[in-house]
Amino acid sequence: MEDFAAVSGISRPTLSKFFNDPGSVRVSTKKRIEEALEKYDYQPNLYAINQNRRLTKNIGVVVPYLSDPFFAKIARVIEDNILETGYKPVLLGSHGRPELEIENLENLRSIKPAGVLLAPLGRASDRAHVDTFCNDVPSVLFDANIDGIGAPFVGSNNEQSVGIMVDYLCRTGEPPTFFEMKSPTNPNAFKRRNAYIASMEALGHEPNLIQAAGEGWEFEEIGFQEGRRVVRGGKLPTNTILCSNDRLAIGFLSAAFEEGVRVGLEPECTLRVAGHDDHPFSRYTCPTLTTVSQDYEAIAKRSVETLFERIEGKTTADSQEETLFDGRLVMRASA
Amino acid sequence: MEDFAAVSGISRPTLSKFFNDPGSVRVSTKKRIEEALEKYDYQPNLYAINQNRRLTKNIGVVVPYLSDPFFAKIARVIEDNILETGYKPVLLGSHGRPELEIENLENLRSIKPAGVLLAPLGRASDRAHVDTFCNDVPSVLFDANIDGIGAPFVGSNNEQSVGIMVDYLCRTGEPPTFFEMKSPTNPNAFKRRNAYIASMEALGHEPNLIQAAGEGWEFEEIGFQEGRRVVRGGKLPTNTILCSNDRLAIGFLSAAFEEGVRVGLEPECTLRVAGHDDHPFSRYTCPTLTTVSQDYEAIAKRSVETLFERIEGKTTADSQEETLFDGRLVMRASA
DNA sequence: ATTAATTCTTTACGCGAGTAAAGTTTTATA
DNA sequence: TATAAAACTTTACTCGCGTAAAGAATTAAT
Repeated sequence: MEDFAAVSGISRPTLSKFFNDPGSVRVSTKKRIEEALEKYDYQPNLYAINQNRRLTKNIGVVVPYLSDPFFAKIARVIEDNILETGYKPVLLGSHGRPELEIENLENLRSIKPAGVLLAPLGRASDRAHVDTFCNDVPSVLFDANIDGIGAPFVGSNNEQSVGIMVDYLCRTGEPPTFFEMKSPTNPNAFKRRNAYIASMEALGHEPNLIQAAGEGWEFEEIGFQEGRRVVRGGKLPTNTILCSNDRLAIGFLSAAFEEGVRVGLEPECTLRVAGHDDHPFSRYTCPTLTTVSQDYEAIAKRSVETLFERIEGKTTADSQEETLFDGRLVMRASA
Repeated sequence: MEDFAAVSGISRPTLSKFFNDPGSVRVSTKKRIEEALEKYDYQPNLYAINQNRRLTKNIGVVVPYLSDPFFAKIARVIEDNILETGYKPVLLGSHGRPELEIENLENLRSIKPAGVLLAPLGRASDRAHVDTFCNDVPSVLFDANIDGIGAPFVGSNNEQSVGIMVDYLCRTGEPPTFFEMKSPTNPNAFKRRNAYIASMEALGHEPNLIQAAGEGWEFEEIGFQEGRRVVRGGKLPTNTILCSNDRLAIGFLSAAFEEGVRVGLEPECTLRVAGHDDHPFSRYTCPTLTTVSQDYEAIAKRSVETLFERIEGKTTADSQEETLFDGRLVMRASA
């Protein structure tokens, strides 16, 4: 940088200022620097920069599973939102493992990020560890909330989204039976279960739950196995299934197909199946999956905004507000 | 670190050595350090460390699309392999955009990584830029090769994998028609096309190509649209379709289902569809997709090994060897 | 026990920036 | 045009660690 200062005819401190925020220098000097930059193509050393900065311009983004298209999608939108602010997103996936989630957070710590956006594993997360982390580093939780953590939360309004789906299903056919995992890892699952029960009761129907055994994140497989069992058993309370999420529904549909059960709205169909999330693949299932779309854009945008409010100290650390976005019914062929 | 040296009773240079490679100090001192570490939990500053190291312990991994389950899968396996070596993987996705691919590489440069594993976009990649990068930084290409780049390549043996699939299909029914994109971004697509043609001719059959219009990485949609057109048109050369990749096949199957065309091996089916890659979702399509599995583990492992050979200077920079792994036929219900 | 080979400690400098302070030049305001 | 404000230059120190060199302490080999 010393050398570049010499050849460009601009003092090193000014250059330093420029690289931190190009807008903080006079337009004329900014132009001179940019011209010199073209000519000598110098690039400040990332490590030296960050060594002396209290906070870097990095923002960590941690999700449970990077290979889950749902998280991949929301992570991508969040990435875009962060880039627009001039910060650099650092994506990390926890592969569904609590140890890795913690390790990711610790690694982020050593990067001294300006803030962190965390979609926690949920039930499996090390609550205490996440909590201390959120107290040390400006953080915002998204997708899944952990109660009692000192960080704002941005996510979907499961009451509303499950509500409109139950409404829709009841209006157009038999009331749905809820298909879920017995002991879900994801906190949203519990909210959806409760929302289902509440909606059903509000409409004067009796709630029915089918709870699949199985742990982990292999939702399609669990949906498939339990779906096959259920379809074979043939003793469904109603002819309509509402799955707790699309991945379960994808497995369920696959099982139904294999068992020769026709799913959909056509007269010859004996079953209706709906999902939740508008998973990228739900557009291509057979039949295409009726589901509730989460407002990815809004969630991503608000998460980033909320994080920057925390970073800039506009909100107090203990303000634990919760922002929920409504879902949108996506009507397709399966229900 | 100075402070930690004081309280732990070990000199700073020795500590420095320890953190670089815990095995490089005497076991007795290693133990003493670890005990002190428990007690005072000190963590060296990442930026200060890397500022003075010529090469960091980071390894960049760049793939075209992190949200594509195929890349997510192979990236994950590669991650594991890197972690085993004590290095730190840094995952980056290019979102299918050549500018972002270049930006990712430039960002990696400023991180001074020990090496980079790159799955290039392919045809869209900025060949010259990638080439200079590979000359500056020890790199290995995987998944997709770019001819004339000075870096080793590790990938699938498309000749073999398409070959066994064509063999299988011809042996068990009508010879396949090849379904692909007219102008694919991915270099593998060309190899598969040629492999298909060669295999068909070797078996004495006439090759037939269906080439879908459309650009970009929305393969399912392209497969769906063109699949519907083809199925509706009804003038297929044979009753068997071999798709250039699983994502096209997933779209195709969805279209076939919607059009009421039964796909599979059962007597009532009028069409067979096969794919390529053993995409994570191919297990759950309707019917389940017969495909060729790439040897993810082997490709990941060898990629990492090859990279370390380059890093350690065992291979010359211009050695441009190519390692290909055979695919494995995965017989399911669709063909 | 003696010698040689390892491993540590001490001391000291370097990396590439951030940043503070004081003085100088440029630009905006009156 | 005078004056104040803003932006810049100079100088100098800091950050936290890598690393080299020389000598002291420990361990292994004879």
